[in-house]
Amino acid sequence: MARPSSPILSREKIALAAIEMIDQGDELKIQPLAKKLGVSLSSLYHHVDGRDGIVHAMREVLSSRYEFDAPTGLGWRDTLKAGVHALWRLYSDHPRVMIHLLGVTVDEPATLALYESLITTLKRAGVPRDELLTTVEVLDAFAFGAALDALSPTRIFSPGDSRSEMGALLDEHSSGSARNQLLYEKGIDIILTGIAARVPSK
Amino acid sequence: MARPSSPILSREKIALAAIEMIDQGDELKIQPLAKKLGVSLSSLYHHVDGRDGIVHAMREVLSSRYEFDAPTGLGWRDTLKAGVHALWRLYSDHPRVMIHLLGVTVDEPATLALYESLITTLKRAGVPRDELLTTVEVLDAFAFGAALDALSPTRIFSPGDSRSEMGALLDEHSSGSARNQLLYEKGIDIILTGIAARVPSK
DNA sequence: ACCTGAACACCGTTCAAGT
DNA sequence: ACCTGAACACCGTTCAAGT
Repeated sequence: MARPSSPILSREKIALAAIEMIDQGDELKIQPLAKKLGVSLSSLYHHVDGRDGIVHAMREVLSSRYEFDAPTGLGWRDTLKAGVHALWRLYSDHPRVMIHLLGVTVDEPATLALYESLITTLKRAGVPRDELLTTVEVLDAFAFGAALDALSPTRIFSPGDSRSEMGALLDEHSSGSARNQLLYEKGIDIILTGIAARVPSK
Repeated sequence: MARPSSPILSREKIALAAIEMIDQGDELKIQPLAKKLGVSLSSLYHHVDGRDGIVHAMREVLSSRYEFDAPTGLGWRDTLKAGVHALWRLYSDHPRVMIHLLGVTVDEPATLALYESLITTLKRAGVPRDELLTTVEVLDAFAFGAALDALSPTRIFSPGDSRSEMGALLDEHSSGSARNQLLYEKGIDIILTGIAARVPSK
């Protein structure tokens, strides 16, 4: 087979396969990626511009899959919570992919719309104009850090020493994705409470 | 030269050179690392167990260089702030290195002592026992996320469109490391306020 | 336009040789 | 114990050939 009647590959197919690979914990390698897609190595280069091209394709695919519809009729707290939750889903569904996207500039309309929505809601909450962007960055940094936390096997680790204070606490502590989910929920509650407390209450 | 009278290399020297390389934005590659150290490729393998060994050596070096002495005589808020700041310095001085350390389990005494100190302070603040660890994880996740934020060229980016709300805000926004520092300070204030507000006041 | 196989340059790791 | 050069396997990218 040389040129097939209809294309086997596409940017999106390549990106999705790459995302799947990385989510599994494998490195992003071209040879296994081609094998996974059932084509030869060099075929990929007709659709994406090498390794970097694949990274960009992953960004495009993900930002289109995580579009956000801001809910209406809710208070600012619940609206903000929904917005940050949309970011959190994107990050925590694909923490390993996010690492590859760290250097890539965000200019997808869908993602920008989400940030705009967060800003609008913070304005509604009464956050001063010159603190709006920084506050969004705080929310984003927390969601991102919380998502990456899931990659640490056990972030805090003391081997079986349950006589120490921390050892005892660890014994009672949740683990795995339950632990990670709890951390996110708790953090968002703390941050929203913090934002509310620093704003003139209505 | 075969065996020199005193060793040229050591785990620490290799780790420090690797950290410097990664901080500069380069990939961790063995060939340039050997060149930087003035030795041949294969010499490295007498001191560290390949690439993974270098990663572990970097962890060891960094956790010993960022020891934390808890201040005394301060209120819980300032004490907590100092502890998280120690974490933040470690993360934000070497954000790129941190990415490599994500999979590596933390068991260095210095780092564990820092976490213990945070727990003690939160207890003093009145945080319930079953929320202590999760709250530490929240602080850690934020510090980590804020540090990685520095790697994004411009996290939120809309090209020159200063008629839009976000465009106008961006024009007035700080940038570079000033922006990143501001985000950390703001986030810590919000989170500390949030923790204080959720605890029975004295 | 789109796929293939072969060729090329590069990088991590191992190993026998040397002191 | 500690450094070296050579050998080996692997991976990303390019390119001429095929439809």
